[in-house]
Amino acid sequence: MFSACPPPIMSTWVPTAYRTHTLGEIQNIGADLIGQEVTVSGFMEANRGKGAICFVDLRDGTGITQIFLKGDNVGDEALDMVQRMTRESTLQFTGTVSEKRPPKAKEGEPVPPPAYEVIATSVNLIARAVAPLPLGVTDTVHVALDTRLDNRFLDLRRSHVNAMFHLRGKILQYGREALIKEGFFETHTPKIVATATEGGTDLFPMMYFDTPAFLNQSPQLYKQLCMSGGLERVFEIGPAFRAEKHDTYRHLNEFISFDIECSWANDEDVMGVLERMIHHMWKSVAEDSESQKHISTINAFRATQDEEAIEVIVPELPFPRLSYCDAIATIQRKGGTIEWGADIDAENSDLLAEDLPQFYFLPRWPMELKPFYIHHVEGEDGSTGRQLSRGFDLNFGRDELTSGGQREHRIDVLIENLKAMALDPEEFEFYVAGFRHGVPPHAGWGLGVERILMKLTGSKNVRETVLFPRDRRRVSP
RNA sequence: GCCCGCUUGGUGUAGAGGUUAUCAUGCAGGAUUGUCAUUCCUGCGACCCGAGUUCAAUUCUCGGAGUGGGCGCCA
Repeated sequence: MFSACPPPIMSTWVPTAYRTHTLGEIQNIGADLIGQEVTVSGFMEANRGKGAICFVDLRDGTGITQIFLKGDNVGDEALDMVQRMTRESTLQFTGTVSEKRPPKAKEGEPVPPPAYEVIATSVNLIARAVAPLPLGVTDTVHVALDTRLDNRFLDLRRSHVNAMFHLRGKILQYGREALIKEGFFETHTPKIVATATEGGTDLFPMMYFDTPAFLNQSPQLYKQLCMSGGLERVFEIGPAFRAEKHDTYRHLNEFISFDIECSWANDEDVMGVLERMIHHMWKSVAEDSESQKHISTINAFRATQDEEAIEVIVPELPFPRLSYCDAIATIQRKGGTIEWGADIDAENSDLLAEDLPQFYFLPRWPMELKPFYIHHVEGEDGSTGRQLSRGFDLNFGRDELTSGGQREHRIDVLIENLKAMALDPEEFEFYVAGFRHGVPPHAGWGLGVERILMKLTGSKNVRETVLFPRDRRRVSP
């Protein structure tokens, strides 16, 4: 059986109708609770003992505590009920906190730190779990991702999965902290829209009353209108929808996009915002004891699967920058096949990742590979005479995490760009209108939350980092 | 959209044209135990669906469904 304790509790848990203390508290401050009556609730991870006594490993969101039951204390009927109870059943116990008897120490082995248990005086069955479980919460046998996602509610009870989602919350928290500190504030743009963001066909159509509409693929155009509105520094963490029929470890049809838009700034300015934010995320995970405990929990599980431990390497600032032109030259030098003007495919990304296994920027893409709203690089047309842009990507090894850039704020150039990319400015009137009265020069980016989390937690598939992923085949649960 | 794989107890797997279908985990019962990765004993539980080839198909062929991976595209 595999089990790992949740991290130490830093926050204050107020007693509720169903418990006076959390199980984490009993482990953390057990010495102060000895002799005190407590009521605790949780899932029964395991029970031992078929005779006159019984031990229950009870788990809640904060920790695991052993409950000790004796027929003399709880009555034979209750003892029998607990002994016959199925794994993962929901139970409530009232009893007295006591120091656990230490395990028989083997010769030469260090004595473990004191631990605490609850000597039960009464038991309340809240829900019996149906057996067998569709997947074992504490089993070390491998479980296929599809089985896990079909039974996600149980999969989430597994300690390393639980830890992953806590880290997801932490990463978003650290991201918000970093941006707020730099004067950004959180906002929201509509997810139901009338026009394609970038003119593509990869949108989910829907009916908005009697009008055809779409689920938005990106907050891009709306966050730019925020700049026109003088909001200057905004960020948004929200869903984006793409109807592309891809089926890879790094794509979802609904994902969370972490976006910023910043006025009076160019591409290099917002690359700075991005690398400082990521640095803060990684540094915080490395320094926060709760986050570290989550990483340890994940690593403890990985050890049972013969997988290498994940390590949070705080990246140095500034991140490496490899311009598009230099990237092409590097790929060609390494024997890859690519022409200037082509997108960098997965195989060629692997070549770049040989030297840049962690975070690195890829700035200055050819204009023709970037969307209409990206700004040209003035007076610079690249080594081949073709127009460079102020668009950039942020990669982690082979994978793209972010794309961003300085935006085109001049309405005449914007309209030219739309036409050059075979888009009708009329259809983008709601957007173009925002430029008629002047827009500050501005820049921004969009970061894939699932992708960065995949890199932090060593997940092999973005689906692992989403509670209920939406992919080509899965729309339920 | 293209290419390649896979489908065996609840879960994860091994395997072969005729086997008592392997192992782990789990589940049930029992013995022991203030246990703590308990240990020991006994038992339970499976070949995706359809058609074909064959004396015989879970195994081979075809089709379907489901699923995993790679690519394109992207975050």
